[in-house]
Amino acid sequence: MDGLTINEAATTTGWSSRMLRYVEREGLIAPRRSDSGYRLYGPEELQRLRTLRELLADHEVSLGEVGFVLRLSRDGALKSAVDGWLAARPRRPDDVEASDWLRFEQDKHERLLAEARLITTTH
Amino acid sequence: MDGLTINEAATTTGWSSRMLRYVEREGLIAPRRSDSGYRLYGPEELQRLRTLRELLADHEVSLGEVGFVLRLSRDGALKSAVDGWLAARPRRPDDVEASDWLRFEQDKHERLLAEARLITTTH
DNA sequence: CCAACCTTGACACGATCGTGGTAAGGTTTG
DNA sequence: CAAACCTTACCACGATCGTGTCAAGGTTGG
Repeated sequence: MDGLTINEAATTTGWSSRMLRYVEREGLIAPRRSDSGYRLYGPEELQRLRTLRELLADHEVSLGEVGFVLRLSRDGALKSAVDGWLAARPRRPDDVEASDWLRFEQDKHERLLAEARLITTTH
Repeated sequence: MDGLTINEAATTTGWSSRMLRYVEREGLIAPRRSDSGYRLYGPEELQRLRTLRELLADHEVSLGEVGFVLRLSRDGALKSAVDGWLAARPRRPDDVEASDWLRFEQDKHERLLAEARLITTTH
């Protein structure tokens, strides 16, 4: 058996074995398995576990948040959706490609806005 | 007063006023304030609130996760740290683009199937 | 002036997260 | 074969998330 078993990996990386399984379920580090299903951590996984630990300690970041960025990097549609939403951040409409759509939406909602006033105004 | 107050904005966007304050504390949408401190939502904020709602509904994404990506986009050091960690990931699949992801999933399924056989075959 | 808004702050409560532990059972190895 | 590992699955428990509601007080507008 080449590769460390889970408790060995835990002691050399500073994680608990419980957390190594959690990290795996979070999609972050999945070591290969032996024929009988034992997790086998190679040098690469061990290194990544250490740097992951550093990452979480240095910045105020959670496992789940790193997992989410990983998910983004795999799901291109999701990434575009989120990035797209962020890209439309409040700024002045000098932006060429977005501006047409934005103007259209603004016009549309100017009317809705007026309607909303009528509806929500209680008198 | 130009712009909708919080309850008007709530009824036109589908959020509750409570959640609009929460969204604001999450750093996602901060409307400007009137002289007396009232939140005033303009067409742009209203539109963003609607698309945000869509984003959360369409994909399985939480407010906090979108907030984290926003935080990444503002904290370059954090973004490089996270991206850097992800970039060093073990490349089972030929990296990066979406079509490869499918292949990766198929490989993964095969692996899990093999494991399942090992586990459930009792001998 | 008063009703109907708005503000912040707090309490509440189920759901999920992060983490540990334990149980039931298979594997490895001295 | 027995000790010491490993596996998955479950219970637990404080912390945080998502959301509502209520209280105390300021603002607005007829």
